[in-house]
Amino acid sequence: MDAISSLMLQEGWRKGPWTALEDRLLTEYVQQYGEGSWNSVAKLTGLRRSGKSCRLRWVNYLRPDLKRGKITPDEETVILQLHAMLGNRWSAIARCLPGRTDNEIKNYWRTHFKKARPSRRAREQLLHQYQLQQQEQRRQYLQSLHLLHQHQHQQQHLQLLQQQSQQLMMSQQQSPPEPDHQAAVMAMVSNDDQQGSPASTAEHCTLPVPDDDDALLWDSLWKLVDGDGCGDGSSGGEY
DNA sequence: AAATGCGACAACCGCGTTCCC
DNA sequence: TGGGAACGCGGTTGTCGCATT
Repeated sequence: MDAISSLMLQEGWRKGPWTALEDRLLTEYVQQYGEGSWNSVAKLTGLRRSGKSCRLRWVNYLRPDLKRGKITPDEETVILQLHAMLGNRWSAIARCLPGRTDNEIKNYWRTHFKKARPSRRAREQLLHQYQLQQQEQRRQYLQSLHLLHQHQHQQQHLQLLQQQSQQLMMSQQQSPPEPDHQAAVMAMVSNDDQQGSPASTAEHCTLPVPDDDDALLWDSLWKLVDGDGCGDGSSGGEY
């Protein structure tokens, strides 16, 4: 125990499991002042807990958006895939599983998978599975880009036709087509442009979406997998 | 029924990073 | 720009409940 911790205990700071009253005080504090400034919780609520402890309790247990209950098979698959890719970057993994905390995922991993380390073949399969997913994502993205270009091309063609008909009508002393329609179509295109981007559908997830340059990254990953199996497993430390 | 083992999860600790003065 | 405070992260430990012996 360090000097600060022992000093805090001497001054009556609590440690260990949280009581219902402490939870209520902390929840009320966050409702009133928002998240952050954890060190001021004790001053403002009378709670005898360190800011660090308060933050942890809120983030891992009291936050209203937390998902309760068991990890689902789908979530387990995501955890396995991301861990195969990212290693023990629990917070990064947690960001891709809304409602789950890094602590929860870390505990789950250690309980379920730490001892039974997946075989090298299994890990290769997981990586391969993820790679296929990314390829499919990229294919869909390129397809949507292609469709968008087609759409824009059609719009240009339409505009050209409209211009030509307009010129024709002007030459014939007639009124031009309604500009509202044209504006509406253009608005649709620009709207599609914003909504159609795959990147916008995964804002909460900070995983990199592979691009052409990611071949290098994957090369490195495969090398890691290959290199991993040559030793006795003692290099990892985690397992 | 008591002792023991073990899984699950909450909480703590140390350290690195970021922020602010 | 340097230093301290605050924050965030990953590793570790503690505790509880259930199953097994």
